[in-house]
Amino acid sequence: MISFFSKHKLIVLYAVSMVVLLIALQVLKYKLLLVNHSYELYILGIALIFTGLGIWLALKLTKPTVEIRTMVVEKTVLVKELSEEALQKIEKQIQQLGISSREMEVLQLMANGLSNQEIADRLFVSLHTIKTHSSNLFEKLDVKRRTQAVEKARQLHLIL
Amino acid sequence: MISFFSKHKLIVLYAVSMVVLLIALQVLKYKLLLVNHSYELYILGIALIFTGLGIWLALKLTKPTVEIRTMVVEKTVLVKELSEEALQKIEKQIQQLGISSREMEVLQLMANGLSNQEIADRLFVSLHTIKTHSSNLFEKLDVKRRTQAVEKARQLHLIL
DNA sequence: AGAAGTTTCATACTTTAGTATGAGTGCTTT
DNA sequence: AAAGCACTCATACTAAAGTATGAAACTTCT
Repeated sequence: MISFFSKHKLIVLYAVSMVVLLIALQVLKYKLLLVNHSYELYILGIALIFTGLGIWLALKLTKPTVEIRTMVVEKTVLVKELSEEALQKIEKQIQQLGISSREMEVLQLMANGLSNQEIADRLFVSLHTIKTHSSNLFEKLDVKRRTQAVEKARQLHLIL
Repeated sequence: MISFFSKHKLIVLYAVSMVVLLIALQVLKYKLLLVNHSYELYILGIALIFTGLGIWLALKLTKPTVEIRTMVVEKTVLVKELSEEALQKIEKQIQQLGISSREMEVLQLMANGLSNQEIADRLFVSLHTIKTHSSNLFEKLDVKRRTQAVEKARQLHLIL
């Protein structure tokens, strides 16, 4: 419906400009006719001008082709066996985020509901170390709290 | 040479057809001139023909304009479709654990990584209330921390 | 109407989590 | 050898989380 309107508009515009041009050329004709072989030039001029008009018209009238790009957002994909491909994707993502292996360990234990002290005990390091790791982890995951970190990691399929 | 031809094929074609048309019209001119007011019709004919040519030329030469529309498709891959039966089981389990609806709300928001203060703000209650709820919740789930609560709730399929 | 449970709010307190900053060790890359 | 990174530990702090206890307002069920 909208394209119909715009088409009409242009056609009217075209008709008007055509009339104007014809009149203008009609006037010019008498002067040019005095010159030798000017009639051919006159026709040529008309041809060129209306070719130009046609081109302009065509460019205006053509609808842009619509290319639809689909962006697929995967929601919850729980697969029993993780494919090699999927694992590589996860690896790549972890690397992109700059998360180290130790930080991943901490993240996993966090997701299991362990406290920092419990994580420290399990990994045989001090509580301070775990705090450092988790702080760095939060920054890399762009979160503020451990619960957020777990949630985000789950969304990114960093952990299952 | 070949590429030159293929590239400028249309222009050459156009030039040729223009010459042909001009000659043809030149011939026709003398016949039409006999008719009254035919000169104007002649000009009109030229105008229309070359407009058509222009349009054709433009359509052939221009690459179609591409409008890109991005469409977001949410692809939900369900592992198991939650049946009515399964939902009833979950309901039953929640009742057995004695978890109230408000506590479930808090649990869900906890799982989303919100802090107690954020939960309080979202539910329009005080921080104290949320602390009470979460404490009661921990006791019912037999856990000590919110991260454990989330993990356990996930295992029990109380949340997805 | 009274009992029971839910929801709400509060105080006071302890514990855990998280930040900022600095620094030492070991391993790898240049 | 020097630079960079991961891992470790530490101090000193602030911010949340969680506990214990009590209580008021409300709904629901008997």
